[in-house]
Formats: sequence, C-alpha cells, structure tokens
Amino acid sequence: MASRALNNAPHVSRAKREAVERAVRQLGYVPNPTARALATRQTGAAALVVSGEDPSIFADPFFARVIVGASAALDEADLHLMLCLAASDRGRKRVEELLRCRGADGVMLMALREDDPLIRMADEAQLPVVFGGRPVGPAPRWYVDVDNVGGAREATEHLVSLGRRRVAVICGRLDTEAGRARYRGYRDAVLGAGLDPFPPLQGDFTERSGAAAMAALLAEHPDVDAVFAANDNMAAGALRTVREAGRRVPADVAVVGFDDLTVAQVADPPLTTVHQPIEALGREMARMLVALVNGQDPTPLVLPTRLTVRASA
Amino acid sequence: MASRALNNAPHVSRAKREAVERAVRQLGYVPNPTARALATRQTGAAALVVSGEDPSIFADPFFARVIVGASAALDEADLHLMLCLAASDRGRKRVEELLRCRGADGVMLMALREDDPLIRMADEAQLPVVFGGRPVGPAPRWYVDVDNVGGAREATEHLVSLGRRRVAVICGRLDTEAGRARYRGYRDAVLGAGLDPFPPLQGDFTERSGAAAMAALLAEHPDVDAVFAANDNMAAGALRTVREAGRRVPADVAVVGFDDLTVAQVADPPLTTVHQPIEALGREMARMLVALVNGQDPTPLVLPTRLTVRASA
DNA sequence: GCTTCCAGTGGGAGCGCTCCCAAAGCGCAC
DNA sequence: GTGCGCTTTGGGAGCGCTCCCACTGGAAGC
Repeated sequence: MASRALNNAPHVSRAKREAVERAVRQLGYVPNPTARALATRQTGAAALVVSGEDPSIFADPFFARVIVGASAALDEADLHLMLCLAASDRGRKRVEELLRCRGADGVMLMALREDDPLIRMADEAQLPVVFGGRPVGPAPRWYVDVDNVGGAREATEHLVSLGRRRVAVICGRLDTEAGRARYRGYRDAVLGAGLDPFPPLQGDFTERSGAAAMAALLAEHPDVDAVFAANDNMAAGALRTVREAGRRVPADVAVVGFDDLTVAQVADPPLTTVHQPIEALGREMARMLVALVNGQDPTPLVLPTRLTVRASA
Repeated sequence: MASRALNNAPHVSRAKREAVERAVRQLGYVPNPTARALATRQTGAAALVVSGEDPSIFADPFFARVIVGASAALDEADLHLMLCLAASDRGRKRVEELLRCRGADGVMLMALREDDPLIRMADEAQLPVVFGGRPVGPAPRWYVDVDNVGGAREATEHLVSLGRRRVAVICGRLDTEAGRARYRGYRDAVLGAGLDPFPPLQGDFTERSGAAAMAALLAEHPDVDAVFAANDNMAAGALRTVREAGRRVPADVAVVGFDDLTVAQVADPPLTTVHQPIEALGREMARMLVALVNGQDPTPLVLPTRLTVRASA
C-alpha cells in the first residue's frame, strides 16, 4: 500500500510506486509526523538540555557553538532539535516531564551543577542520555568531553617554558568538573616543573570575577609573573586588572586563558589560550546520541585541546 | 472517563477523580504526548528558525539571549522550543518540511536574508508565523522588532550634541532591514542637525569589517571626529583601528555602537551604545505566537531602544 | 500437470489519546 | 407516579500513520 511506497520499502512494483508518487504530487499530500511518531514510537526529536541555576549562562557563546555543531549532526539523522533551558523551576519540571514521558528520542545534558537532580532523573529515564562535559562525580555511561586536564597542563607548561616562576591560577567554579579538571592540569604542570602551586583562587567564569581574582592576586602576591585563568572571560578580566594596576602584559605578567572564544581574539593584547573544539563537541554529542537511538553502543569520547599562542603569553 | 479526570474537565465526581489519581500514582502512569498531539492536532511545540547563509552568525550572543527570552515565555504556555538553524541546504529543506506538515504549532522566524524563500513559504504555510525583526520588503502580518531608526537617530544626535561636526557612519549589511533602518536613523539625525551625511560605508556586522571600514574612513576623511557604527562588533573594530592609528577615543574620534552586548562593556574604552531589549524581543515573539496559536489576533510590536552612555562618546 | 515459492497487493489492527454521544442516576416540580 | 433537566458515567469512533497477515498470480521445479 501507499505507506510502503512512500518509505521506499521493498515489495512494491515500479508502476505502483510511480502511481503513488503522482497522486502525492496532485493531492499535495504531506505525511503527518505526529501520526507516524505514534505508530513508530519515535518522536523524531532529540533534546538538548542546558541546566545551571542562571538562565544567563546560556548567553555564553559557548552554548551557541555547541548548538551549531549538534544541529548539523541531527540534521543529518533527520532529527529535530528541542532546546530546554532548565534554569527555572518551571523549566526543570518540564525537562523532568520530557524524560518521564519520552517526549524525545534521546537527550543531551549540559552544564549540570553538582548533585544536579537531572543526573538521577536521566539515570532513571528509559531513553538514551549523552552528557556534554562530565558532571562532578562518577562518569556517566555516555559522554563527550574535552581534555580539560591536558589543556590546562599545556597552558601552564607554556608559562613555565617562558621562564615564569610565580605561576598563579584563577580557577573556574570548583563545583563543576571542568573547573576542577583545569585546576588539576595546572597543578600537575606546576609540580612537574618543581614549582609551588598556588591554592585554588576561585572565580565563576565571568569577566568580573576574573578581574576581582586578579586584584586579590596582585595584592597578596605582588611578585606573581604569570597567570593561568580557567577560561577566556576571566582571563580578559585579569588582563583589565593588570592593565589598570599599571603593569604590562606579557612583560610583567603573562596571561593564558581557556576556550578560545571571540573575546580571546579581540582582547588587548590578544589572548594566548587553550583552543577547544566546541562545534565538534556538539556534533559528537549528537552523533553519539544518534548511535544510541539506533541501538548501537558507542564509547565515551574526549576531544583534544590545543594551545593557541598569541600575544598575552 | 480517565481522560476527563486527568485534564480537570468538568462533570467528574470528586470520588472518581480521586480514584483516578490514586491509580495514576500506583501504576506510574504518564500520558503519551504524541498520542495527545495526534488527537488534538496540536504538537505542543513552537519552532524558532534562524536563517542566514552562515551558521556561525548564530554564534552571536544576540540569538542566545533571544532564546532565553523566548524559552521562558514558551515555558509559561507549556510549549516546547524547537530550534532550526536554516543555514545549510539540508536545514532549509527541513524547515520547509516543518512548515508544510505542521510539525509545530507555530514558527518564529529570524535573521532572514533579502528575498529569503522562507518568507514565501511562511506565507503559504497554514500555521502562525511571527517575525523577529522585520524582513526587507513589505512588513509581515505579525512581527516584533526594535526601534532601529529611533535608536540610530538618538545615537547620532548624541554625537552631534557633543559638538562633533564630521559624523561618519559604518553601516551594517544593507540587505537587512536592521542595517537599512539604522542608516536611515543616522541620516535623519545628521540632516536634522544641518550636517552632511556620509555615504553608507558598508560592513557586515563583524569586528573585522568594522576595523576595515574605519581604516577606509580615516584614509578618505582624516578630519572625521565621530562615528556611528551599526553594531557593537563593528564599533569594537573601529575602536581598534582608531587606537592603532594613534588617535584617541573619544578625544579625537567619538564612537557609538548599537546592541549593548558584553563586548560593549569590556571594550577599551567602554562603548557608548544603543541598548536594545534582546531577551524581551524573544519573550514578546513567543507571547505573540502563543496568542496566535490560541486564536487571538495580536498586533505587531516595536520595542524601544535606549542610548547607554559610557566612555567612548 | 501439479505443487512450491515469492514478489506484489489489499485489508485491518493497533499506537494512546480526545471528544462526542447515549445511557444511567438523581433530584425536583407537577 | 410521571416527566423534565441536570450531572455523571461508559463506550467507542476517530486522529493518520505503520506493520503484520492473508491473499493473489505468475514463474520455477518436479
């Protein structure tokens, strides 16, 4: 019957297939995706959930680029992208509902906070879940992450190789795995060079917090000659503080960031930073999810980072 | 029957309602949204389509903030957000499909290029369509926009009020309505002050194009003492060029931008710019769409802009 | 000639809801 | 007691697909 012709199933004669095609054109027939979804028990959509307590973290261009990558990969698998901002209570409720009633064929989870209830819910949900960036705690079954430890180590080693001896760190939030991993990488490199690591001075990944942390650093350790900031925003803030304090970058204080967002290129001086493949992160998350939806069992993926040297260090 | 109890319909006795609720809890019953969608002919989702030939324009934090606003408003109406990046051919095909087969209850359209085929498709589609920002050409039936003309006028008048007499402009893409409207606003203000408007020197809304345009400007009109750039990215580029040319901002050249994104705050010097309510734009688009889905007939909306004075002018 | 096989076809059942309709129950006025 | 109008209840058609099953007829094998 018609259904077979439309889905190019076998056991359909050429004549019949053409007849159906003609009829489709004449009548302007379009299949109803909802009916198909009901019959096949597949919604044809994947959800990208961005957690975090503050909706404005989503304004970080990071997520937009993840989406670009994920969207392209989902397009290839003919899946729609549902975007869920789980910042508000309302938003979280709706994500919970989505997981319970299988409102999507699979879910990508990002920016989870520590002990995020979504982790448990995802665990109980009877549908594929891919994590973007490992959450704090035990590693989930399926995730895509970037090599935060390696990137931070490389960044710090670069500072050391420049002859710097008082290499400080401005950490990101330590209730995120990325924040912790980047501190570990820094620590590894400093210890490896026989230097003393600084204690984890914590920012919250914003420009402002980077500026504040840098001010504290300069006050407590006037002899600091290098800083690894756990992301570009904080590095930009640090740059500003150093400049305002009348010191030069990189002559007096060398600064390295992490992310390689636009801000790194337009900063003054342009920021040496750890490049991470953000679109690829989104793309690989989506591909992993598609594989799961298709019944395969992919393995977790850690994408490489790469130091990009510019003027700040 | 059960359906009535679950949807709090009338004509259900208290006893029955409680019995149903108990059964639901015991069995862990969750209604199937797909089946509901098929029966009600409502998908429970709204699509946000971002057109434009380059997927990377989506990386502009502008869209992320629109999404934050739209997502919040859709949450309130219990609609899911489907995000469609219509940059690739594949993406455009899928949006077309979405429109034709009513894969969503309504669609929000943004970043349309001139003569974008989506405009016609949206017209023919039998479902509510709200435009975010007017497209070039005749105004659509339903849209939300910001007051680009008024904002540009105010920005330019500010430069004039500072005593500047050679007020140049760096336009955005003139194949977008925002680009054109902002040039009109500039032109109105300059003419109103009895000065000569500069011809529309065109950039493409990127930092790099702003820098290049500023270089051309300085070469051709060394006496320029003020610039209105049609967005912050280009203004930041202009800032860089002015600095590199050894001139001071704002002493020698005053610069005003448009958008009030993060880049305006972290620029050196911080950018005087036209603030536009981006989250509100998203929110109002979503609300307008919800109204349409509910059978109401809302009127187009133009949101006000506001000049935010910082150090650059 | 007959059976055996299989590509091709038509007919429904079923997906899990909503919504309408008819029947039942019940109070009230006559 | 009967008739009327109301709330409450159960039953089932229908949403538009997919997928299975039973059937047909022609080619191949004996």
